[in-house]
Amino acid sequence: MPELPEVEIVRQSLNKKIKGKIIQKVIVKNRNLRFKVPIRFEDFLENQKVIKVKRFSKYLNLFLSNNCICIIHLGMSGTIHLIQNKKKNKITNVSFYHSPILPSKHNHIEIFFENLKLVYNDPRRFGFFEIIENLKLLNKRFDKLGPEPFSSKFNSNYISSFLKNKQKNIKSFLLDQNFVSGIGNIYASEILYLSKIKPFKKGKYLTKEECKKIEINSKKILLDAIKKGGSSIRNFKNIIGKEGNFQKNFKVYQREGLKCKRFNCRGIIERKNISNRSSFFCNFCQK
DNA sequence: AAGAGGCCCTGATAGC
DNA sequence: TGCTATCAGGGCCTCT
Repeated sequence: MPELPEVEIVRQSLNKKIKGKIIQKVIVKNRNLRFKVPIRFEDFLENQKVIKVKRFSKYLNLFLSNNCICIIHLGMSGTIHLIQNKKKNKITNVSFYHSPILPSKHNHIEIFFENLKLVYNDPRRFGFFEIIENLKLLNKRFDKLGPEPFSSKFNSNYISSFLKNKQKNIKSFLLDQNFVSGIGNIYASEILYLSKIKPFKKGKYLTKEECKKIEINSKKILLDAIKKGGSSIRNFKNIIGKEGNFQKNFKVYQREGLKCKRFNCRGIIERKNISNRSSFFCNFCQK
């Protein structure tokens, strides 16, 4: 499902809804995710207060009152649903909760708050939950990841020195979380389009100016996507069921065969596989 | 070390 | 209708 902007939308609404609340009960219905849901996962969460919901890259971090951090990664198809309990003071019975949008076949985890239930659903099981026992270990957990696009560390000097002498194409680098973390397959194509760079151009051939464009446009596109509520393809909704709008701003993604949107460009959008992922680009204005 | 490719899963859709 | 093939917002692992 999500790249950084969609995860940020989920974070914002989660933080609004569950910050300060006590986790009353946790039910793991299916431990099989990308990694097995940890043993005693429930014990780490139950009776703890959610201090804050943060995010690094595509990882949600639930900070708990016992100093543990619960990491949630949504993989390709993970979704989080919040279901309000309409009736008050009756929260013991699971079946009491109901929502028409709630899938059930692939529900993996349920977390109960007072009058509120959080459900994690994930058909493809590429997502995962992790428990980190303190802040120091959390930093260690992420220390191999590259900077987020918003970080001042992600600047044109960093980009050009990283790409120096590299044979691999730029599209793959944008997806390489050790280079920059948070960009995924949609926004990589959009960033390269905006920067007028062909996705299969080798890292070592990018000019300093092109590196600068990647710096600027990565920040720009991701911020813009967050402002518009993320991209809603294949039914992405935020946790209260509202769709994002950024998919209307796609310039190349899923636009194979259509005309380039750039003013006066006569190019056609093409799709090519790069490292087994679809890449969309204008065959005329991206060099 | 860097890069290519496979793999983990289920579901939706297209084509025959 | 029922099959098969292809594709999907990710990331980890292995091999060369």
